[in-house]
Amino acid sequence: MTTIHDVARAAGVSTATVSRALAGSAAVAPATRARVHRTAQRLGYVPNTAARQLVTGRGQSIGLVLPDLENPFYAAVAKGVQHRVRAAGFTAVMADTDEDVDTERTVLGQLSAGIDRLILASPRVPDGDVQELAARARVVLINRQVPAAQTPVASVVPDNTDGIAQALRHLYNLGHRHVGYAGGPATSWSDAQRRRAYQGSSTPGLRVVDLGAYRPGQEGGVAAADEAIARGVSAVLAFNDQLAIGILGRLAARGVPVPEAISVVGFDDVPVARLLAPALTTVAVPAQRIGARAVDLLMADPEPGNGPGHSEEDSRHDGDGAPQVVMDVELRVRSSTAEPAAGSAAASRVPV
Amino acid sequence: MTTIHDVARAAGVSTATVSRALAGSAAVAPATRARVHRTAQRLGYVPNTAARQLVTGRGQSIGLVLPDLENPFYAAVAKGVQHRVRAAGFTAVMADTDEDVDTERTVLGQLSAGIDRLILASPRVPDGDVQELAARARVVLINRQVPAAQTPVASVVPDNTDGIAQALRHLYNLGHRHVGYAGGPATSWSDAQRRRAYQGSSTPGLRVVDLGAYRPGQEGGVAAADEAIARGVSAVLAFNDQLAIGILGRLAARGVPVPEAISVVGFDDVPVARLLAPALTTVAVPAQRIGARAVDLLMADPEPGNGPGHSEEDSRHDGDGAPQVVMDVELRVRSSTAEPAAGSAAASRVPV
DNA sequence: CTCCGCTTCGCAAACGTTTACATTGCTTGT
DNA sequence: ACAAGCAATGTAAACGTTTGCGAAGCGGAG
Repeated sequence: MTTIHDVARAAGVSTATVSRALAGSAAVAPATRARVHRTAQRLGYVPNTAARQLVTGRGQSIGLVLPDLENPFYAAVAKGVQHRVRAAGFTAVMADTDEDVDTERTVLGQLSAGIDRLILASPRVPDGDVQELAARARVVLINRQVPAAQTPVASVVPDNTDGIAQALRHLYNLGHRHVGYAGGPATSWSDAQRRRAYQGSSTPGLRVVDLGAYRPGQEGGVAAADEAIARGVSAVLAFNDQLAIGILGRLAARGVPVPEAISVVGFDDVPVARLLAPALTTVAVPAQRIGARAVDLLMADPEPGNGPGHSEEDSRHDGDGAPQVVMDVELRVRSSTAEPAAGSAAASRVPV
Repeated sequence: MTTIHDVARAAGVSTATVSRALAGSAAVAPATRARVHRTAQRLGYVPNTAARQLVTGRGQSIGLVLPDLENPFYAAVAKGVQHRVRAAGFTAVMADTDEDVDTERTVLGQLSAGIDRLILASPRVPDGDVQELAARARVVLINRQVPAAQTPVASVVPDNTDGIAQALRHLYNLGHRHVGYAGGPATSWSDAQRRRAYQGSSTPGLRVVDLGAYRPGQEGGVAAADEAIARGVSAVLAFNDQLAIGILGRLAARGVPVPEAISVVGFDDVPVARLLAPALTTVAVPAQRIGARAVDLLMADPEPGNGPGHSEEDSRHDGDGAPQVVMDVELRVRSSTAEPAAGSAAASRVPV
């Protein structure tokens, strides 16, 4: 491996000059800068990241912690993150926690040594842990916000409230009056916010019942579907698409026609959603863009007033200036929702 | 941050002793070793990876390069890799190349500086590049093998030949005599091997035609489906599930019933395959285990004769000893395949 | 001509580890 | 009892880079 010394010797300058010339920013004569660049190129010099990190303290990599890579939503987030990170000349180290709090805590411990920039997607650890972590490293949250403490934590989340509202309105307009919410893990911030969303926006005549908390995988869908049938709802709103897909599968297995007997709405709009039978009506969340945006926040210079100002998203700076980005979502109506059957028990049983 | 010096001072020993005690392997008195461990624990000492890497030369992270994280197959591979890597106390840096050769080459250049262990999933760069890379770093291939050169390259691949054979036999037994193969990218080693598989095993009376090469995403499926219809095949075997899913979608859109008019078989068995309508018949590939196995190969001490010997897989060591692991695959028969319609043109048109 | 200020560059320290080699003290064989 | 060897630990160099500080060169102002 050719080192900075080799380049220095070949270019007839000192290592300091090479370092500065390559960094570009420092004051070095244009002539020498060009010469250094040429020789570095010629010798195929590539700086040793370990040495650089050792002296500067900052590494060139960001950490991405997410609960489940096999969930297409997080895969998309990861992809978005990955692209933006590479564009910035950085490298992304990824950790899958399997939706497990302890694993997550362990992983955070391992990563926070050595890495000073982290993106946490749907972290399950308590607020305190996140804030403590944010004190030591730059942290951006995805799918979660934590109350501003000494060190406010930046975040980017989908507009859960609006997403639930859109889904509910759609269902209501179709004629549904008795809807079940199949929730995600109790420790999930997203789930809590979505619950609050349907509790808050009480449409007169619309009853939304809690179907329980389920693991946000396809397996969780079977119990949720059974519960929905038992409770006699005419439509079910699922915490995410994975759960909705599981529900669809279970419903089909039990011979319950969708959307004739029960309508199903998901959340996320993963790529397969539109290829299912029936195609899943769901709230589209721009997963890749969320990932990319999180990287922007992580890389942004904390000092200057405001960034270039992404127009589309609502980037509210609270107090000390940790941006809380909220991304727009959009309901994609497909064929898993329809008017409830005219004489359906579920539709008629509800009190006016 | 507490350094090794802090620990040394607190424990009343030198930094060398601390280093040795923590490494465990060296000869240090049991008493002092315990004392060092305790104080390190108490001070919350965690070694600086940059410093360690600088002196040892070896980093604690492995690189994973894959073509598309949004393809559930690779997501699963990534998950498997991730777990095993973390279990080994390492960290995984991930790079998504978007199925693009140039991006891949760039990424490899960036990663190979700084990282000396790489896992390449379905790499698209020519053999030469891979071999050159293998000379500088430890490399394990997934879904590809390269001819043994000066530096043989380890690999782990699914049993493509057997997978295609199983799928074809299934189709043949069902009564299909005219099958189309919807291929993946021409630069894909897997595709080439699968093509060779159906060309090699010529069953009398079974005709397999090439439907062309497609991008292995769901979009690619529409053209492939159209081609299949135009060619009048009674069944189509897709390069992978993504393509098969796209084909299913296009067939449904054009009103062609599956499996009544055309049977469809995929490859990979991604999680959604069994939840599609109709549920996809496909060749199951143990993606997570492939990832995990690749890590094992990467970490394995190259010196000793043989590892503990994973029983189930055929780990053939060729010549110089770069293991070429072939993982068993298994056809999952679901409802996207059936006997061809009795009087179907496709079934009868074929010459005996 | 002298002195000052600016540009451009080199010197050398520092970052936190690992590890070859030196050192110490103790056991053991004779 | 003494040398030799071994076990346990300390000393210090080295890894490749960044960066504060000082030195040199040079032009212009007084």
